[in-house]
Amino acid sequence: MVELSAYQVDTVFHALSDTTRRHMLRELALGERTVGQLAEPHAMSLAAASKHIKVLEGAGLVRREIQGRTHLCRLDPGPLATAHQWLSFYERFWTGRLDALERLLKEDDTRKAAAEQNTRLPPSKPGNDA
Amino acid sequence: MVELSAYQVDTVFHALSDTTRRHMLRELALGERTVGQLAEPHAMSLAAASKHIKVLEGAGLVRREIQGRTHLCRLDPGPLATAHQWLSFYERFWTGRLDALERLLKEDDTRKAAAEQNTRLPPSKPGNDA
DNA sequence: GGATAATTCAACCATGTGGTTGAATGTGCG
DNA sequence: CGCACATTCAACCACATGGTTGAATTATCC
Repeated sequence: MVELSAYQVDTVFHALSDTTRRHMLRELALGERTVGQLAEPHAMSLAAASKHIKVLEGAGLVRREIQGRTHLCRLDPGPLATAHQWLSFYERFWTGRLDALERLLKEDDTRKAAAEQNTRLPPSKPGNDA
Repeated sequence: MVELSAYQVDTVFHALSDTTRRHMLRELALGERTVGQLAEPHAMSLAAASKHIKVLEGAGLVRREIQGRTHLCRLDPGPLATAHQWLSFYERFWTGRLDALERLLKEDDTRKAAAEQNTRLPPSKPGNDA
């Protein structure tokens, strides 16, 4: 639940935007894996898989422990929690739950203001991006 | 909560991996906006902003309604819900909640199998990727 | 020490991304 | 009609991405 910068959110979502990397994460959810083990199921060179792992590492999603000549990887769920939390902001939209205040803000204030005078809205109300 | 293909998950997470686009989403959470309104706060050309909006549209996050010469955009939270749900699979990791069965599976089965015989684990147990 | 195993590094390539600019498209307005 | 507005299109550019291959690095085993 650590607060992440916009840049860090970029890297996390980018890391998640690739099937191979998501697959590796699910693998790591089952337990620690070496680079070779993570690479094996994917039809690509070890070097390519290694790069993917580095992307995950760069996003803070994977921690690596070097043990002799093998590198043990394990999942770090922290950034996933942050991403999850980030998405939660929009939960009320898909659940349709808007309380009275929000409905007022949205339909009365915002919509009319935007329509009538092309107003720029109050600078970035909720969760300042990141 | 619609089930998305792996490719669609790719596009949703990719759409979310850019600060400009996340900013636009938050703007759209406040209400409908035209392309020009979405573009305005960002230091880039209209054409560039238009491309960003098209990425969001391609990910299914934005629906566009053409009204005369202006294009009205509104948020479609469906894919966000799916992404949120996707991340929920990992919730137990950051909450630390592992029930007995899972702990058994993880520490006994998986870890030993991997260590002893470099086994490939049961083919992709949870949520088949997408 | 020397072979082999696990992984990375470096160079390279094709393609995608995010931005630019200038012209095109289509709509509204006097 | 003719101009101005909202938006896209097309061509272009710099740089990132995802992949390759072959050599380098480091550790283990005999």
